[in-house]
Amino acid sequence: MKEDTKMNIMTKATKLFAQKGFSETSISQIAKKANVGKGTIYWHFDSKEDLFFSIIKQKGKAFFDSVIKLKDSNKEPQEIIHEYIIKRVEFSDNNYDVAKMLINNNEMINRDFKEVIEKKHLEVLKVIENTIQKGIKTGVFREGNPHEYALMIINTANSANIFKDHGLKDSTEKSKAEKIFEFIMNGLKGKEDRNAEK
Amino acid sequence: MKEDTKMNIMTKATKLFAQKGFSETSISQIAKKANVGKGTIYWHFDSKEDLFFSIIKQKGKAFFDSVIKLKDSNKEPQEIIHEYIIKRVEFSDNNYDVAKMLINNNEMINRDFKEVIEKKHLEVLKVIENTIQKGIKTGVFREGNPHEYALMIINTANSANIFKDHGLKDSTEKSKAEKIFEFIMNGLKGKEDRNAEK
Amino acid sequence: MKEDTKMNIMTKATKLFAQKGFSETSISQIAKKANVGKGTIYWHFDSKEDLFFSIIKQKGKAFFDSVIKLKDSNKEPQEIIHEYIIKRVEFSDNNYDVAKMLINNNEMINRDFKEVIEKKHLEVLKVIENTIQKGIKTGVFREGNPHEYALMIINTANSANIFKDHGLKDSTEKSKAEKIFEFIMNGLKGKEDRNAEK
Amino acid sequence: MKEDTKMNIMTKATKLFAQKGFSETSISQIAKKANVGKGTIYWHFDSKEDLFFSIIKQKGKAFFDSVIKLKDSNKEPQEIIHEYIIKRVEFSDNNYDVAKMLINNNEMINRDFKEVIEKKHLEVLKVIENTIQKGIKTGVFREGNPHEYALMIINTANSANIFKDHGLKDSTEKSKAEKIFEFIMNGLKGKEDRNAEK
DNA sequence: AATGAATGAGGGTTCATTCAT
DNA sequence: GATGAATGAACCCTCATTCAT
Repeated sequence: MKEDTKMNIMTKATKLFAQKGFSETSISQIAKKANVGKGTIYWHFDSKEDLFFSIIKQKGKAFFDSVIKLKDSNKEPQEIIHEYIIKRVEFSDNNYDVAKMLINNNEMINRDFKEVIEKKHLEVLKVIENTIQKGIKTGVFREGNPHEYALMIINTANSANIFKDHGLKDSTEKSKAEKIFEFIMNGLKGKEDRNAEK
Repeated sequence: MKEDTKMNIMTKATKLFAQKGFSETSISQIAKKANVGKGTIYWHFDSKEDLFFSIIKQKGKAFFDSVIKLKDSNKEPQEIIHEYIIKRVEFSDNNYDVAKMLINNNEMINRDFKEVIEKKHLEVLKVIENTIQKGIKTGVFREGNPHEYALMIINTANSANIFKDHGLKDSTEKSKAEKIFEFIMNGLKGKEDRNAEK
Repeated sequence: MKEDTKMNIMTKATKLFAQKGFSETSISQIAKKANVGKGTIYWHFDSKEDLFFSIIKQKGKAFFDSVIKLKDSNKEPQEIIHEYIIKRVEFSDNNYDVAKMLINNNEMINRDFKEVIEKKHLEVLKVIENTIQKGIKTGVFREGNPHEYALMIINTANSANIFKDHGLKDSTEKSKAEKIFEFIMNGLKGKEDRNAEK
Repeated sequence: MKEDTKMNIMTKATKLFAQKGFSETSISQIAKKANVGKGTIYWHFDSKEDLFFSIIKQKGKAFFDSVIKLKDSNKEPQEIIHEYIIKRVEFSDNNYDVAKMLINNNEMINRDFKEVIEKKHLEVLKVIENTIQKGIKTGVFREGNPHEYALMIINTANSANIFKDHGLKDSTEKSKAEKIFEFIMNGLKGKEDRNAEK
């Protein structure tokens, strides 16, 4: 089957790109790992960049779409943020390097591709932003600029990648996502201090 | 003057490494940007890697040391966290890509160098951790695992890099650091909700 | 045909290495002479060293093996020395520089390769040495240390390379090999003197 | 003293050229070994080649001149050949690589220099040739072509270089030169055989 | 569809040479 | 006389890409 070969190449390429980055991964290495000739890769993909982008598109689309779909749910704002965190952490767990690529705006990414990604990013941002706006209105979220909050949440959630490296083990009580969510919700400040604030 | 040439190379190299990453930046490009011959770079640095590491070491040391020095201050926990955020944001503002390099464990980084960086990271982590422990004791910080909190704060602060890209403009009222600090302290949850919690 | 390209490269490289030595011959020159791209050389050989060694191995093996095979012949000692000289002269005639490389211990030759060559050299030495020992026993060769004689014969024969440069033209009567053989056998001393010796 | 610096450079350069050859020895290495700046070498010598040739000229001249002087001696032919061998062996012992350079016609040697060397070579050849001619006339040397004999003797003596590598240790009785001389004089053939010849 | 030999632009690096000091 | 920072041509080698099979 045609798709088999293509998928095989993508799978193996993903592993290599994740391990060593785009530049340090060669077509030869991918070909060897995938047990195909170098020419075969060029039959399925226009270029090394095309292969790389195909992977990001494939893996990224699932994540982005699942997040964007949240806007159509009837869930409470807090629940939506919660689910976003879960999805974001899962994405980093399963596609560490793809996630990394999507966050950093590497120069090697060509313009056309960048636009596509940027659009998706903005859609996600909008979902979070709207959610926060709704939450502020209903009083479940603190007053403030929804756009700024959205960016901060996304950025905090983006740190899931690095989070992982620093070995925050999941205790039995709460998962990594749970901890991030709670931190985003409540911050560090103690109750004493909060009471004083009032 | 000798130092002038070396510094010039480092400055221009930093800009290029920041724009395109290590692999995608060539010695020729750096030489051209710095207006020196390719050989001149090799007079001042042993290799491309050496140049790269020299930059990270130079810029990174100042940041790390200034943060580690915080442990000797008599300031209140909240104030220390506050200063850390300020320093971290400044670091990202002034050395965007150096900061990025220090966060990501790129494969190409050699072992010896990695160890040095890791040690610095752990020192910083310890400073934050101890600060939080003290804060929890005095009730200014929420109960919880200081180590986990420290990691989350650092990771959140690490996101300052990405933060910047997404154009969170500094309004007149509060600087970027201020906003991150407040977010870390208070989280997103509204007061209504907090009262309910009690 | 694959072998054609590889052989072509080796042939042209041999000519260049012979003319200018290893260091002074560049891959670009070889590629140009062989009418192939630089990359093609690296498809067929791991490195410039590998190409160089491949040539020596290929050409050297034939010579060494043909000499070592002499030990299994039933020929008289004199005849074996005779044949060795012929083969040695032929080798220098046909592969002047390969022969030169095999004699000189160039510093750049790596250890593993040197060992292989050294072993072959010792095998040849042993063949000559045993032949001389037999000849001394039967009285056809002068008394003396067979090992030392063998070394001297080989070294004298090695001079076939330089011999050639100095233009000792082959007269009608005797070939170059014949003259070397006779010189090795009889030396320079006149008969008068020899009689006196007795 | 000026000469001191120049001589120091030449001495250290000789050692390095001998160890690693012309191409593999760099001006930097020589400068370091001689404890002078790279510029200093270029003050005393026009180029790397010039330094190399200066060394060969200096060391080679002494050898060539001492050999050529033999023609003015009143010694017997045998004695002259004997002294030539001694001088040749000494030259290889003391200036292994200089001797090697003088034998091989490396392409890197420029035309002008080659001519000078070639002339010296021919002068030496003439000395040996004339000596042999005289010896043949007086019957101490075998009949034959003096020119060819001269070349063979020189080439055999040239092998002193390689001779050395193969570790022909000097026994108490005879020095390396003595053995080469005897071999040149008498050859390998046994007395039995010689008697038969008569 | 698939292959892999061939290509050449470009990469990092070395080093003989120059020149201001 | 002496220095060493600076230079750039040339080196070895890699690798994305092509194309005949």
